[in-house]
Amino acid sequence: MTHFRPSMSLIATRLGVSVASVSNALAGKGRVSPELAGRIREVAAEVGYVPRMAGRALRTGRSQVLGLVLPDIANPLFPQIAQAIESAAAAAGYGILIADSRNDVATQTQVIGRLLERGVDGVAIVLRRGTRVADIGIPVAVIDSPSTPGNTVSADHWQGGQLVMEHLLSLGHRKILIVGNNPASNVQNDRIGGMRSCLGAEVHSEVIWVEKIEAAHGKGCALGLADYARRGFTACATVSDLTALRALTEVLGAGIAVPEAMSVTGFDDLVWSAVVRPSLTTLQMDMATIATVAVEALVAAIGTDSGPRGPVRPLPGRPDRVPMRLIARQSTARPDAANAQPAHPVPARTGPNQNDSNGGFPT
Amino acid sequence: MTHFRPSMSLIATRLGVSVASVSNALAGKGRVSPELAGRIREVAAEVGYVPRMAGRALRTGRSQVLGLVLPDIANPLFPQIAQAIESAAAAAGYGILIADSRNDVATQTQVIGRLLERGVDGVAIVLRRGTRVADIGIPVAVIDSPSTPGNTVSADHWQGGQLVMEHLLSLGHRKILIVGNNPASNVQNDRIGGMRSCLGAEVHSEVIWVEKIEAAHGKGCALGLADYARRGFTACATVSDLTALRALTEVLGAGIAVPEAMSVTGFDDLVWSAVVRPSLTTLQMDMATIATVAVEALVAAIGTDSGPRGPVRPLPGRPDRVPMRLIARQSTARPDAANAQPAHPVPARTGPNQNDSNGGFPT
DNA sequence: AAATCGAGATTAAACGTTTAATCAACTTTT
DNA sequence: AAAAGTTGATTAAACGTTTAATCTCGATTT
Repeated sequence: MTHFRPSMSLIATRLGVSVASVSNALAGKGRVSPELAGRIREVAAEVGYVPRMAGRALRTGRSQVLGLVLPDIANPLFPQIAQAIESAAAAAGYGILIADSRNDVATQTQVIGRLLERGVDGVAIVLRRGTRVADIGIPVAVIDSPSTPGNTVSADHWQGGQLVMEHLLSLGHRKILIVGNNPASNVQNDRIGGMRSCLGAEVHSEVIWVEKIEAAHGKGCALGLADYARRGFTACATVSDLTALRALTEVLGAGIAVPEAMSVTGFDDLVWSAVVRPSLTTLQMDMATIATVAVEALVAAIGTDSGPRGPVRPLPGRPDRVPMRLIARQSTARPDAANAQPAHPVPARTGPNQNDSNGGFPT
Repeated sequence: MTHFRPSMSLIATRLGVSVASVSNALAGKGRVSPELAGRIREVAAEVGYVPRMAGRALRTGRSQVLGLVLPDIANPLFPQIAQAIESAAAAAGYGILIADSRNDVATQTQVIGRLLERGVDGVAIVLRRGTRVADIGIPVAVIDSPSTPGNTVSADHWQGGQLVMEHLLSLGHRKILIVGNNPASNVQNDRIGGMRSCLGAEVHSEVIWVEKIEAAHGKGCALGLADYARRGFTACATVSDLTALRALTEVLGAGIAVPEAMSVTGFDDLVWSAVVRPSLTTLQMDMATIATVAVEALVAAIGTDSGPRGPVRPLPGRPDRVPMRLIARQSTARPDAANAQPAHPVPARTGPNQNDSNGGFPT
């Protein structure tokens, strides 16, 4: 039972009119009498007409498809981005073609080429670190960090850093460890920069980088956080939930109570943040807004025939950096000298976590 | 500087030949002399010709694009699937259009409709729990669980359950807690079924379900694992890394040493499994193979004009369930009575984790 | 009554590609 | 030497849509 897909001409012959009238009626353009338009819509619904994008694309030169190129699909941040972009694009009538640049500059240009062959009207790209996006003849929205040249829109990582640091300071922390991952990342440097911009003379802080420690002691080695705890550090502000998780488990395993003896914060509100125990205080990007700004900018550039064919700017009135939001959960609290090295309380069946917006992910 | 994209006719007029010859030469079909073909390819490269898919799609009725519909893009398992499918599809010359069904049956059919409008040649679908895929007139590859009717290919979750249980038994565990999440999931039931199929009379096991506990005590509540530890359970086999992570942090927070006093296992080898401390013993799906089987089956069905327009079967010789692989890391060990309730050792800067294949995810 | 206008429809071309059908010029077979 | 076959190329149609240009009436203006 082979599905026959009706075309405009089917509707046209059924009604004894021209395909042009059908096209005009369905598109609401041109001149077609209300009654005829009505009959056409009727028959269209009746036969289950659905426009063939291929024909439209060929004629108009627009595919109604955007490319989404990511440095590494396996990055745990990807789902958020993809979901937000897909949603924003769908709302604007666009589909999303994905491409994985596998953290490689060569493949990045190669996959962009494949997207172009497929005729995407524009591409949203999360930059591989240190890459510059070449001129590819169609609008490009870059999502990385405000300090990246050519960036279209991104989260305000600096402000996020400030937010988390203010949170820790207001809780009374005065010796704070900042844990970065890779010093070459614009995003991470922004976040740490924001954190440090809040520090007064009364607070002591140190910055350590995971990749440097790993270079010395091997991948997956301990970060030596117990030492910092002994030296009086009461908070550990990391630059990503993944690092926070690593820190959290290391600290817990060393018998240091979280958050009583050591507060831990992350970044990005990844899936597990709400699930671990204690649940993780972290910062959430407003991906919906970021994606909307990016997609709006793209479709605007696509719409204007002489718009920018290359990096694109947010529409007037739209931000190029969108504020992050602090999600305070269980892993941060006032530093409690009494509990500094506590016996281990048996966790009771406590109430629900704060801000638990995780949907209990099934497999 | 507006990018002009040359078409076949440009090449044709340049050489004073017909477009048909250009098409034939570039496609390697039809009859065209070797020298002319050579000159055509030469000019094509010279002007930077890249075929316009829209034209081809219109003529052939094939878009060279597959749809990938996921129940929830935000699921942490998605990156693996998307990456594998994208990769397999790209190798077969197909692009991937993504769609998010938001865990809703209505939206699922709706997004599938949008994919059809876009003219996808086939779709790979990760089923929303309990859904049946309707007849949509194009080949469909279903990726869920061997026990799902209509399933095309998936991991062998049952065998995975056996693998992890054999691992625990061979380490000497005899009181084992099995932690499921949602009893309605085919996947989870397969995994637990596999686990229990290995149990002899000499081993005691209990099964608990997170969602049931949460229904009683609220979201994010403790699972009461410390009690099980006190009752002599030495291993906790979960049905997903997310649950394992929850268990791990709860156990660590209760001052129970992992793996000395309690071994913990997960499923799926999600990103954080290698990062937490102790790193998580888990089971890895062979996504590359799964994706390859699915894509191969799809393109085969697309290729044959009278192939199945609906759920598709693996090609002859290809498996419909692909074995899982045990990734043994630090979170499992022999149950050690001496260390059952140990003092907390300060974690030294130990060497690298086993099987650490995590790429240090940046943000 | 002729010219103008406008609404409502049609014609026809165009987008870029593939492919069946055709044709012209040789080469081989009878 | 005519018939048949082969090779290398061209013609032309087709896919489904959009859109500029055109056409036909009937109504309004001169």
